[in-house]
Amino acid sequence: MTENRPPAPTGPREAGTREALFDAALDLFAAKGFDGATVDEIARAAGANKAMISYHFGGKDRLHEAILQELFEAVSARMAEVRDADLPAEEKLARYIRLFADLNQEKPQFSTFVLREILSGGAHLDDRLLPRFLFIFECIRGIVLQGVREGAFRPVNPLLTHLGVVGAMVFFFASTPFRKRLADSGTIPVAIPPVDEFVAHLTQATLRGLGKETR
Amino acid sequence: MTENRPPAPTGPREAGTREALFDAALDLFAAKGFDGATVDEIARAAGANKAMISYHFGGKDRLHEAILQELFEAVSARMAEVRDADLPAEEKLARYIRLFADLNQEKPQFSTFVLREILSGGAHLDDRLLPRFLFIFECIRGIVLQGVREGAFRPVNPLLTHLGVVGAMVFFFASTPFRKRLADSGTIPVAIPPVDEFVAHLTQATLRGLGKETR
DNA sequence: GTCTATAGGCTGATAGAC
DNA sequence: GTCTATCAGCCTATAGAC
Repeated sequence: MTENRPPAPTGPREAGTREALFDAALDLFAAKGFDGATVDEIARAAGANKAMISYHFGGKDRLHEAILQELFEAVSARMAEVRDADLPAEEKLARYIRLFADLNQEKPQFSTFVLREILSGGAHLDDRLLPRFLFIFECIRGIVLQGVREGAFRPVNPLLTHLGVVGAMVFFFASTPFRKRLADSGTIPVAIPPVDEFVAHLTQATLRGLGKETR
Repeated sequence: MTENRPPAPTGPREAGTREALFDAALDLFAAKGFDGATVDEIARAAGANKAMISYHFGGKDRLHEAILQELFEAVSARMAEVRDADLPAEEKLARYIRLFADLNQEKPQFSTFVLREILSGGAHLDDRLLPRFLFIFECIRGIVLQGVREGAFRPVNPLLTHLGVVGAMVFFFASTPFRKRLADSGTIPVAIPPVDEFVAHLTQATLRGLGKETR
């Protein structure tokens, strides 16, 4: 995640700009999408000059790419850790759900940003990044297959399980701002459930659905 | 859904244009988002002139609004029907999931279009349309509460159940084009599961998760 | 590394002829 | 109802001064 940096930091040293642009872009791309967020806006939010986007990243497209890449880079290692741990499948699945929630709390734009890319059919997506998406699926797949092998789970289709679990989580996190708006302006009081409650619910529902009780 | 029409069809009669623009816009807004789809593109895809968008709808924004409104109008009645049927809660929930899948097969852009609006926090959304979103939640809520009352379901939080079930479905349908790309260009063969298989899986997983076996 | 100034393309809207 | 022509505004990118 550092190999994309400009030539070399020789000059006066004002390190923050690149990171500020990165963070502002992550926010705005998530909130408005690639086309909805303008470079003007991103630069302003970062407190930087818009010419700095071309200088540091090589343009709007490349900035978007860099974000996607770094997001996945930070995620993959932690997912593999859960998948490869020496634990029963049920515990792994619970940890996987917990990890996914943690990632979203650390970077609240995570699900939204990635989901937008999915909705666009990967339009802004380099082929080189496709394996990253597959990797997320591979993790759950490994866990489910282990559970089936151990007799802890029914012989379910790992892909369907993956789509159900990840879909539920991605939707939960990506819809939070919208549900806040609904809650605020609504006559019907829609509570905003705490993340932990949702994690507990989904974990329990999933494990029960796979054929084993939690308590 | 007809009250938004221009003055009156007095002239030469060439009915199709409005519908063609509507359909093309639904496609393109779903695929590229509000900002990503241009009026030029929409008009071209509809085989119409771009000035017709202003004429028939009053501009790009209003066209987008009109689509959202008509989409919900078509959906609400059918959802209420399931909710109000004289059936056990389990059967209602199964039918609800089935209905949601049917809606997506009739209009494959449905989930994607609505999800994009959710991701944007309802930015292009009139307050008048907010109740439509709440209505979808109310349907599942009613069904879950009935099931709990009847003792068929564990005393779960209806909102969490709603988020899990609807999230899984929306993600499944909205991610289909992306998964097709993954499947095509992937070294790892990711199958594209048939809709019916997913519906069966989610129904079973949900009902089991709620505390009752399916068969 | 940062900024200003500007180029050049594209966007959505509309006046007005048919 | 439809189309052509046209406009003003906004978009991204970059050359060049500091």
